[in-house]
Amino acid sequence: MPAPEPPGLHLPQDIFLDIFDGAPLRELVPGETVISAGERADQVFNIVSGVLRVCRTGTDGRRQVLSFLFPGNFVGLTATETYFFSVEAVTPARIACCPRRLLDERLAADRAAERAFLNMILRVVEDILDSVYSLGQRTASERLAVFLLYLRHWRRLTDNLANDNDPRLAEIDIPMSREDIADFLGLKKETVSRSFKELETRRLLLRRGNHQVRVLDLAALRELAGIRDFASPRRLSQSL
Amino acid sequence: MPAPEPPGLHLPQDIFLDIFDGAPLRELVPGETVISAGERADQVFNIVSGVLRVCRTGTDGRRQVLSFLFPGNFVGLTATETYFFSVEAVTPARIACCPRRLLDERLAADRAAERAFLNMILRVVEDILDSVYSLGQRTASERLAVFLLYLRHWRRLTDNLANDNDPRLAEIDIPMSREDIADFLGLKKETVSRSFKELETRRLLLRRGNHQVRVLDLAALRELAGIRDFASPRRLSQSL
DNA sequence: CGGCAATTTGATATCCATCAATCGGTGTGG
DNA sequence: CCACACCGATTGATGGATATCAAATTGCCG
Repeated sequence: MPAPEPPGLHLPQDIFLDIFDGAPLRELVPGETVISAGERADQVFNIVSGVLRVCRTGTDGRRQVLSFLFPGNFVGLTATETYFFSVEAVTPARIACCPRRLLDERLAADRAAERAFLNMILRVVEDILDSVYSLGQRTASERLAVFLLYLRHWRRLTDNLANDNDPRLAEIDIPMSREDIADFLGLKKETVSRSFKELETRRLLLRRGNHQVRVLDLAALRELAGIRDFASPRRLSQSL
Repeated sequence: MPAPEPPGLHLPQDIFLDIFDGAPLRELVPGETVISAGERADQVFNIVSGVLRVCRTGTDGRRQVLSFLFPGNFVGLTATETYFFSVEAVTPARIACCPRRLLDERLAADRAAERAFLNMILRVVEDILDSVYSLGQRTASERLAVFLLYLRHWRRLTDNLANDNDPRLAEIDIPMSREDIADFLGLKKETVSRSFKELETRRLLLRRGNHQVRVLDLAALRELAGIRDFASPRRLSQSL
């Protein structure tokens, strides 16, 4: 399960993340599995670097990417005894590992930490509900526009770019494959390709290799994404 | 935001719901609005009777039903200062109203209540992620099958039917309109109609008026819904 | 530079949306 | 008690968006 926000340093509201201070790190190779669905949920993780994906795969092989995880994100909590999702590395990554028991103790010992944790989960809920709206109501290229703004947002946080107009933000890195994107957006990889092409044809962006785009018309991209309809537009745009 | 589980009486884990003991009740007429998106989020509610819907409506009029609410469900919490969804009555309903401050105090005063609350939110997250999988990966009639099992589940809880084979569970009540169902499943109402017809043609069920169906082949319905792929199959089936 | 995998592109099929009647209850008034 | 009107649901005909299947192309890594 994903967490939004925090760059490298803990924001005031993320104080519970200090359970990861000095925690053992694990190095991940692309494709490597961190969590398999069905395992006992006795560990929680914090992403230090790299990108991971959270997936649910049906018995018939259909796969939904529930979320991508970026540096600062927390993952591993469930209401039940076992994980109901898998987590794998998309890029080489480093994650901090912590027994779930430690988190429980930390939350039990510190009222503020527990409150912070609850707040994080609530933000996660809002983010997921944004996805529900996208999957239920938006077209293929609208979903792709949303996704690109989402990547841009994460680059801004990870690189700590305070200014939304920073020219470095014109380039959006796309660490995952077309198939990962497709499974996240509820599409097929061919459709993702065609949607990229459409955005390029409409001059909203330029493809630069398979893993980067240059945004030509940010306002139009936001308009297409329907940014006004997000619960948390501040996560995707500085204004509004 | 939806909550899963609890029948009329509080389960041990839902102790925080006692904030609604003696709270003022409000009577709702079908279609009546409880919460409008954008309002200050200063109240929380508990459904006493009836069915409500939680919606997000885009600036262009597209509407996604994020969840339906049943007796025992809790609504109204957000991470932010304002609601980012609307809540309306589907049927005549009664809800208990409580200032959000009271909930905050209750959670601050009682460690167990706060823990219970966190647990509820985590269950909500699991339920929403089930929806994400459905919207992203399942076909129209698969989604309808999932939805019918979901209604059956709620009837079982509200009527307190311990036995999953109780003959009363062969009848599923459908309190909402085809359009509400469509907006929940990310489909159009005509498609919902045709999906009903398909399930009827395949002899999984019989339509009995617009607001009830009789299940003829529960096992097949579950198979179609892909019940094995749920995070919380226990919420839809007693076994597994 | 070769070779493989990922992506793109093209042709076609399928599913769902759209638009337009028609049907079927439900409630009202004659 | 029946005729009528209304509204939601169904059905039918058609269109459009995305999926599928099958190359061709590109990018990438040794």
